Order: sequence, then structure tokens, then C-alpha cells
Amino acid sequence: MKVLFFGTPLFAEIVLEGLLNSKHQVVGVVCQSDKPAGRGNKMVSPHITQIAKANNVPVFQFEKLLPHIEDFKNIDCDIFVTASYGKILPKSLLDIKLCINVHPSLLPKYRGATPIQNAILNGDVVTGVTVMKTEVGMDDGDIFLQEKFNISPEDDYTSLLPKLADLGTKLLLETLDKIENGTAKRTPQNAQDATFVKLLKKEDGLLDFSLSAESLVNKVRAFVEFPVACFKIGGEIIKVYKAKVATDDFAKQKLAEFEKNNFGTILCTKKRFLIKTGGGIFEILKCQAPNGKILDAAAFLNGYHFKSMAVDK
RNA sequence: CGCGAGGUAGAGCAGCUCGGAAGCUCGCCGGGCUCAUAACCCGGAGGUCACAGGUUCAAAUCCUGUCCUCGCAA
Repeated sequence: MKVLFFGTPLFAEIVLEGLLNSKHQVVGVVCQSDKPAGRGNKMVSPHITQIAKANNVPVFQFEKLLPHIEDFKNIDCDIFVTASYGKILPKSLLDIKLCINVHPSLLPKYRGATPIQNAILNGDVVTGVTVMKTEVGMDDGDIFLQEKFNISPEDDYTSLLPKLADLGTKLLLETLDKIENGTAKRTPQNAQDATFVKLLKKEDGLLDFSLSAESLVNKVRAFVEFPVACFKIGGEIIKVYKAKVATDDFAKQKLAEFEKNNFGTILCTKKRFLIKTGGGIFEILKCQAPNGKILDAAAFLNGYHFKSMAVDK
């Protein structure tokens, strides 16, 4: 089939690559417009544009889609496919052709912008990918295909996203085949079971050490790309990129030594970075001081001068 | 020219204000001690202080330029 693809970030890139390597033909890639980014605020194109250009696929970048409805009507294609495009498509656009979407969750659970992060954040063991009809409502269209996927305790957002994107690609290709030969079936979502997840904000990353160590580790895993889990000590922000719950004897012994201290107390600074929490011991494995590089805990501790032996409240 | 921080031994850092013998913590190599070690003791290797100019009797340190890295903001 001739596909017009809508998508912008990494998840969309992976699905697009899968489409390009399939028997289906991608007639164009629609992504968000260039934005100033990085030091110097230079204008940067979404990376997906390079993939499109490398495959000689035309790229369409619009600030708003609505003024370009007539242009879309003139594009020779059979179907629209969206994958993490980043904006809601107007009804007048969805009326032109059938439009299907790849969404990395078990819909109707986790409708919205950050399904992968929230699955990890909540400590889910199972998530999945859904291919459904794109509607004006947020991720509420009829489901074509859905498949579960196990989240490993070792997975963080960075490692899980490509796995779900690969699964999404597989389901998308199956759906396209079924639509093409007329065997596709749709199942409405059960709206009563729907949950919604919002865009993440900077302040969402702040770690609250009154919570359990396990939930803090989940936040680290979920937010590793953005906004990055962090805490303050002596007024300085320390970002945490990798952490675990410490349950070994050495850690337990340290916890016993500081039995009377409040949560947020740093238990050990020799070679391991342990912090007492409201439930268990939080161990930092990779972190970053302001202006510094991301370091292993041992390297970080060699040179870092603690201004306090407890995390700021 | 968006704002800011930095480049010193294999790693992480101090020293720069106020120029005058290259330091700390770890790692590495060798030896010692211990029932034991994520402990301790002794010794050792390892640096063109990012690069290029300038000032000076003397520059990691002061001045100018270049390259690279990172944080913030978007």
C-alpha cells in the first residue's frame, strides 16, 4: 500500500525504518517543524528527516496541519499512518483517508503522551503495543491489533522504547496486510477502563526520599531521557541516571548504623553511594553533578565534595 | 553572537584570587600485616597542567586567540 507517514521522535523513526524495509511504499513523511535546540539555539531538523532523505522520501514539515488540508487531499496514497507524531490531527485531515496509529501501551490503558515512561514509573511488569484507528479523541480509536510485552527489571526507557517500536512495526505491517486484503477486524475500546498520561515536566523528576527505594528506582528508569530523576544536596542538583535497591549485607549494616537518621541521609561515600529512604536503601550507580559528565558512583565519589551528609528537603 | 561552567597522571578532583619545586582520593605495580576485608601500613610507576601565541628573571596560575566537553534555557 502507499503510505503517508506521520511521526517525529525516535519511536517514529524506528517504525518508519520498518515500513521502508517492507513491501509497502512510503510516499511521504510528515513531521514537526525545525526548532531551535542545543547550545547556541541553532535550528535543528528532527532526525527523522535524515532517514526520509536518505531513502528519497519527500518530507513535509508544518507548524499547523489545518491550513494544508487541500495539499493532503492531492497526495497519492492509500492510507495515513501515525506513530508518535506529537500533535492531534484535525478531523478534516482524518476524513481524507483511513488513518491508523501505533501506540506503545495496552490501550485503553495509558492513553496520551507518555505511555512507556508511565508503565515503568508504575513498576508494571507487562506493557504492550496497540495498533488502532486514529481519531480526533486522544488514542481512543478502534483497535486492530494488540500484543503484550514483558518489561525486564533491567529495562529503562532508553532500552525499552526500541523494543516496543520493533513490536509496533510488526503489528503495523500485519495490520496493513489485513487492511489490504480486506480481513482487518476492529474492536472498540472499553472507555470505562481508560487511563490518561500527561506530558512530563521538569519538576516531575525530583526524587522524594520519603517514598520507597523501589519506587525511586522506577522513576530513575522511566525518566532517564527526560526529565531525568534528580535531587538536591547543599543546593546543588545531582541527576541520577542509574540506580538500584541495595539489599546486600554491607548496605544493611550501614542502614543499621544510621538507624536514628531521617530518610535522605547519605549512608556511605567511600565507594558506594547509598541513601536512606522511607522504605529500603537507594543506591546510585550513575549520576551527574552540575557542569559535569555522567559518572559511575565510584568515580563521582572520588572527587565530589559533599556540602551536606543529607539530601535537601 | 541565548546564559553559564570546565579541560591538571588510567579515572574523579584540588591548586589559579595574590606567578616562585606537580598535589588529593581512587585505580595500577611491588612488599607487609590480618582468621578475614569494600580495612590498614610501606614503597613504586605514571603528567608537554587542552592547543597556539603574549607578558615576565620565572606561568597550571596573568593577557589574547583556537579546539573540545558539560549544565541551564528553549
